[in-house]
Amino acid sequence: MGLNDQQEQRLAKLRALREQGLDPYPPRALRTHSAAEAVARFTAIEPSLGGEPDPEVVAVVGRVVAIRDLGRIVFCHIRDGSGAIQIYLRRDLLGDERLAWFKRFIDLNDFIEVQGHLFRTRTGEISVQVQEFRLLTKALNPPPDKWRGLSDVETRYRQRYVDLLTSEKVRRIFVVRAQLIRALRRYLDERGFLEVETPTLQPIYGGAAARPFTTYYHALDQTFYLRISDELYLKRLLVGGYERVYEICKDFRNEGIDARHSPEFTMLEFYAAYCDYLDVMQMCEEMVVYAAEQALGTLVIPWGEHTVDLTPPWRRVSLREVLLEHTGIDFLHVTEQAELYARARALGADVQPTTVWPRILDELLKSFVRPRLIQPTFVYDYPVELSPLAKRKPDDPRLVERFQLFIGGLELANAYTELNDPLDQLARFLEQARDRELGDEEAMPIDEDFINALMYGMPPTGGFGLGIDRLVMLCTNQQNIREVILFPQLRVKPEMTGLVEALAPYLHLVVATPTVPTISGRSPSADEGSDSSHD
RNA sequence: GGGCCGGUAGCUCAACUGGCAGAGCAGCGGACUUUUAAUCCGCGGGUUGUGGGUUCGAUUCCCACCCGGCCUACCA
Repeated sequence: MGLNDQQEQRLAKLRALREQGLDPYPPRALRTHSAAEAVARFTAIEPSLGGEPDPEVVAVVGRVVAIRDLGRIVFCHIRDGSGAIQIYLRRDLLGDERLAWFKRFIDLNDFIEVQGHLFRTRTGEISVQVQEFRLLTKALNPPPDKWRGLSDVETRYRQRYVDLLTSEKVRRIFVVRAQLIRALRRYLDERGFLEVETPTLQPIYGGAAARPFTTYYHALDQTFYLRISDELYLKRLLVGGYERVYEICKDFRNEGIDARHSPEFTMLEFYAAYCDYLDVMQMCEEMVVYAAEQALGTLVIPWGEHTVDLTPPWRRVSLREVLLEHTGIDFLHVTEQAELYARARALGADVQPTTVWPRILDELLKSFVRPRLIQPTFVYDYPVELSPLAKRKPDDPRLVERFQLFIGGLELANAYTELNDPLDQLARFLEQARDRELGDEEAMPIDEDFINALMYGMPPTGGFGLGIDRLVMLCTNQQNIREVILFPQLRVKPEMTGLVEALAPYLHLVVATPTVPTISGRSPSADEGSDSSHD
């Protein structure tokens, strides 16, 4: 590939800087105000200034994102984590040489530090009148298109750093994501939940139906699996005596990638002793409402062509009713596989004669019901065959106490009154094992140790799982899950970029020419301490 | 896995029926003392995803492959 002309230009500038005895990557910066703080400061004191500039000198830093060179004056925008601010350089303040140097050596994407007085320009923009400036970091790559930014999806995902540095909208997605997670944690922490960490590498996978990623654990000389769920470990903790636990973690399912599925995704699960699924339903509603309020400041969310309103109370409907409503099928009365198959087929569902009864039902739910559940909807009471870890309803053993939450056509959460009867649990596992032998790769393997744990007694418990990525999708109006994952996986490109070879001739430039001896009175040991106990 | 679409300058995109590979931004040089996508003049920049084939001639047509997107399948 080699270097393009712009990279060559910038490397030539880098060389010139070295020859001038300047460090293009100095270790420290001087900053008295962030961009936003500088603007806020000037706004606050402006009425007392009588049109004069701020008499104090401020120091701001940031990436150069725009340069407008008007000859004897130059306007730039620099951006830091708080936002952007305009800087204003004029020859009669800086001198001929300094301004020329700026124009010659400062490029878009470079980081700089400027000192000067805040003022308001004739066109009304609060700006820094630069008296001193300094290069903080030389950028060797130019930014993408000034207006349209980076639009190639593949590049956006492969080089997310470029996507982020280009797009405020993309940066905001991950801020909202963090705010949502923070709020979920706060909600649970404030209600007595203990945050725990359970194994990512598991000798037996369980807690969900999915194909796992497999790895080899050399120290133990055994095959291990990346967790598809943390459910069975969290329940063991309830056996152990904790009443309320939660974990936010990555789960891994070795399955297809599409707009709503990422093989590596983030899940929140919580378990609360002495609660049932109706208690959990209430908490789920409160928690999601709280998170949205904290992250977005509103409960009314644009979602594609729809508007989702999270204002409680949310609709609650049994699976039987909602299937009846959208397909006309009453699954409590269509109990024969052949009949259900015929009915589903008549509706146009993509099912095979061999598709088992519960999977047909699931297909009906996915194809005919879920896409229509735009406003928050709890669907509850599922057939036992679909839910091997949930407790049966006392008055109808064909059903389990389970609900799913649908918003915006997304399956967002799944919860049960947890099965704590070790014998029933074993019976469910055995059923799964039978399906497994019949070729259902996703059916759960038997986890004997989990049965053993239940034999010690797990209190009546409500459990809950929430797809964090999907909640972020909803709250940021993103229709593809990869838009809310910072570094989504893509197939590695086999071709070499040749960057290593292309940059080799420039490696001598890393030898800095010392100019000013270090006069810092601070010693590294005093500065950095030895608080890191890692290793 | 299947179907459809795409990959051209650093970025965003053109290139008709096969006929000199172009524009805007960015870059480089010049002019300009209040700009906001600044403006104006000039200049450079290409392995057209990769490899084959057809042809006097291929970004364009054909084949294979690579990468990606959408749909579909798979996925409680």
